[in-house]
Amino acid sequence: MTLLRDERLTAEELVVWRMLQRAQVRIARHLEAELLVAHDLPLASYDVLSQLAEAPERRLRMNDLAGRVLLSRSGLTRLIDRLQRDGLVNREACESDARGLFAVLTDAGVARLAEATPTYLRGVRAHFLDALGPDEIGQVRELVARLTGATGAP
Amino acid sequence: MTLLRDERLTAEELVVWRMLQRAQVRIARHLEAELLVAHDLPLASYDVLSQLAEAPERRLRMNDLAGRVLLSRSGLTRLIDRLQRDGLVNREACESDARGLFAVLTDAGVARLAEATPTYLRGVRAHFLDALGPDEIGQVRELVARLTGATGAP
DNA sequence: ACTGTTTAGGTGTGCGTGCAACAAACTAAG
DNA sequence: CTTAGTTTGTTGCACGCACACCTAAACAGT
Repeated sequence: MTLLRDERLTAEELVVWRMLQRAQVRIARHLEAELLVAHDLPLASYDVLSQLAEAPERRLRMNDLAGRVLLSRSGLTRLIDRLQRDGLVNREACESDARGLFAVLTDAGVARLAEATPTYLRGVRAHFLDALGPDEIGQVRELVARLTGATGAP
Repeated sequence: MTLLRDERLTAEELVVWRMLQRAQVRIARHLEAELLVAHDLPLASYDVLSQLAEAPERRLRMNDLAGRVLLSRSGLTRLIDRLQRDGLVNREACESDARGLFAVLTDAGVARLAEATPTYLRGVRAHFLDALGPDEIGQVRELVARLTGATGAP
């Protein structure tokens, strides 16, 4: 009977997981669509730009950056290629390690990020946060902290 | 000063959103990897199979199915192509509407789903639920219900 | 120094997806 | 019945990603 209870519990939890997954995908799509029409900037690019903006000296090693934006190294290579082509990011060599490269946010990149950020924040607020009470945000963050701690790095 | 508080709140909320996003992506990847190595079944395929299994008569119109698995119609067309090639799903015409097609789960599809489901459930449990207390699951579900209600269909 | 191992980043290739355009079938108005 | 408009599913195309492999540089032990 504990077996039965466990299975019923699993079915219940399963629904939660699926809902969360669907909600996440939907929100991300709304966000990407809005960023795309308003600033011609994919969500992944926005992520990279904002990660760089928060980093010291606006620069990050390719590998570190790939980890932060949850992208494969090869995927990041191409993404940085595009951003560099658009003048938003530059590659700069690392002095202490000749095989290292920094992705550096350019002034144009800063400007573009600043331009897109209101859209991004408005989107997050509209699609995600306005559905939550302020206290629930704390709960979610705590919850997610456990998630990230429990899963570890892939 | 209210302005200041709002901005700080936004920064706080932003962190939550990002963490949730990252956690979601990571968990989905773990799940997909496990399904792939154990049953050679991508996560999207598993989603389709389980949606069909839950549907009456194990069949769903392409359009409906596309909506449920959060895929574009064209994307679903190709995915069903693959599943049909593997014998897990069949296409059947709709009598009342000659331009409609049903995706129908085959017996092999049922078997494959049954085979993969333990892996899936174990994965969800390991990566998602074990990090949560049982009461938090209720909170999350309630929360996600608001999210899906607030965003509506894309 | 010298050879084997590890790490950083980039390239070739294949896969899966969405968008736009399309053909077929339903629907509605005349 | 005819014609215009809508809906359903598929196809051409391009894009973005990951995997496997490759080169160059750093590091380790002898």
